[in-house]
Amino acid sequence: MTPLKIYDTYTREIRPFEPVNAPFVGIYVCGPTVYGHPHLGHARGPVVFDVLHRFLVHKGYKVRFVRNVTDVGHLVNDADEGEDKIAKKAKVEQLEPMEIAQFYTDSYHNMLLSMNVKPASIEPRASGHIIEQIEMIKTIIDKGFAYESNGSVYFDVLSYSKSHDYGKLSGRVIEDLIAGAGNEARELEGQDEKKNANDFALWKKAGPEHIMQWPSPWSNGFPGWHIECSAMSRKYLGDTFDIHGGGMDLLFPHHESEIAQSMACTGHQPARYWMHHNMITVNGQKMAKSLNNGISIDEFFSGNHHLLEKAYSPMTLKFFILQAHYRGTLDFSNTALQASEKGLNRLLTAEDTLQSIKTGNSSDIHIGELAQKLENALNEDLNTPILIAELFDVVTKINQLASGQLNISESDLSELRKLYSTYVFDILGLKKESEASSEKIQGVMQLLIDLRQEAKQDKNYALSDTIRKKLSEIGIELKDGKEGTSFTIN
RNA sequence: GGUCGGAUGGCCGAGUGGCUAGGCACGGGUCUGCAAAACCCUCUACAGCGGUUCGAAUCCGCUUCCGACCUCCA
Repeated sequence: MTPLKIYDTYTREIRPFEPVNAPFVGIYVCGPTVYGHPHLGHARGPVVFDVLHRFLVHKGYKVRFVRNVTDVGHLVNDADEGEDKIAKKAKVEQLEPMEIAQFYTDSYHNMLLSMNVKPASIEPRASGHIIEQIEMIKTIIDKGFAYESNGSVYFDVLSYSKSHDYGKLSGRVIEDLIAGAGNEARELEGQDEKKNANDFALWKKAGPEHIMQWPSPWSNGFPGWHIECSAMSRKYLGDTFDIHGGGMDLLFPHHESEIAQSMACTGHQPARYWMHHNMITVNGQKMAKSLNNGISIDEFFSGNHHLLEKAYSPMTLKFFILQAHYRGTLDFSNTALQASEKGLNRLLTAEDTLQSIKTGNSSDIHIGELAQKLENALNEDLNTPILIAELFDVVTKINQLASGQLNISESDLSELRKLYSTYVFDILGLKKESEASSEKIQGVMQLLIDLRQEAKQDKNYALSDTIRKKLSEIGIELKDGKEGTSFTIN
């Protein structure tokens, strides 16, 4: 098998993937902050890293895939004085904070489930790892890279940058950060407690209004923005693991800070490869809560949003995401979505066609060559659009086989079926969405189809067309083919 | 203001210094009582201006436009 190559944001180059300890692979992906329903943008990361996950498994690696849930720790810095994001919402809705977290975690899981994303091996919650975070903070203080101030603990960026390269991942220069150009009038809470404006919180002392707080050596409070990922990735994957993933918007300060924390604590780079997927945009702009241009997943699947011409299925969204390379921005539009919908249908129809091909003695299909092409596509930094293009070429071949323009042997056909479903279902993780029709429905439909057939034979087209039309109105499409009539339920 | 990235045919989106993905739409066709679906064929683009080169959409420079990050963010 030819090796996978991936683009590493840290070194800004494409490198062959070499696990620390093959065949084991450790992946950590930053999950959501569960304070709202997931929107379209939230779907991209899970889909991209799911393909990575599945492809590595396909290549024979034993993967431990960790995706966290952030249920504490992210500060709000608008309006009030840095309340915990989740605690703030809880007050508004008069609910327990953990109730909120659970509610939106479930919502997130529903999205993953509907999009056929494999569950993570471990899904740690920040609130369940307060002790690990405190321990890590202690070590960082001991090593002289953090200091306590008025019950809070801050990471000492200046001190750290004397011996380490703070800013390398995100391409930032420490001097520029200190100069803080363009960052005027940004009043973060406790700014005066810091030695330097760029120092970030490892632990924050909580006021009495904070519902989520824990005891620590420094104060009753809560962990800072970035420490959870460092603590949890270390706990489950070790000081240095293979791949750390997330959205590009997390590059700075989140991932930059993670590196600093881990280096300060363990002396090791936390991850060998940093993978960042790009954003989904609407009219060229990032979909973000603050821009108010978000389409929630529920709205997307129900079509209930002014930007949507219709409802789109989870697989349509997945295919739409997969048709673009993960490092490029992906612009939302109805026409693009509808193109994906049809393309996906073509891909899945071919899988059916594949089941009814007649075999011969000769074979025009070179399975080995084909398999290599498909694998090579993903080997090149997970190039799913190329893979999909190759698969469409296979679709054309499948159709030619079905129409007798090409021949295939029994064994090659069996191989082709396996290969096709491996890539479409196992690696891309697509699935057929047509409702699993019960036997009773099947029976009723067959009855209608037979009755309509009789009408057609009697040249009673008015009746046969009425049957077709009425069924269409309730979302059942009849398709008259050579082999008889079939139906689909929308 | 700083840093980084991008401009590809009607739309979405790959990609390589020469052999010019793929999907969708459009157009034509097969099939059909008619449709729909499905299938086949067709459509040749790389922001502008310079430069390097035998040859550039692909490398370099400039210009214009767009975006991301610098603040919670997938």
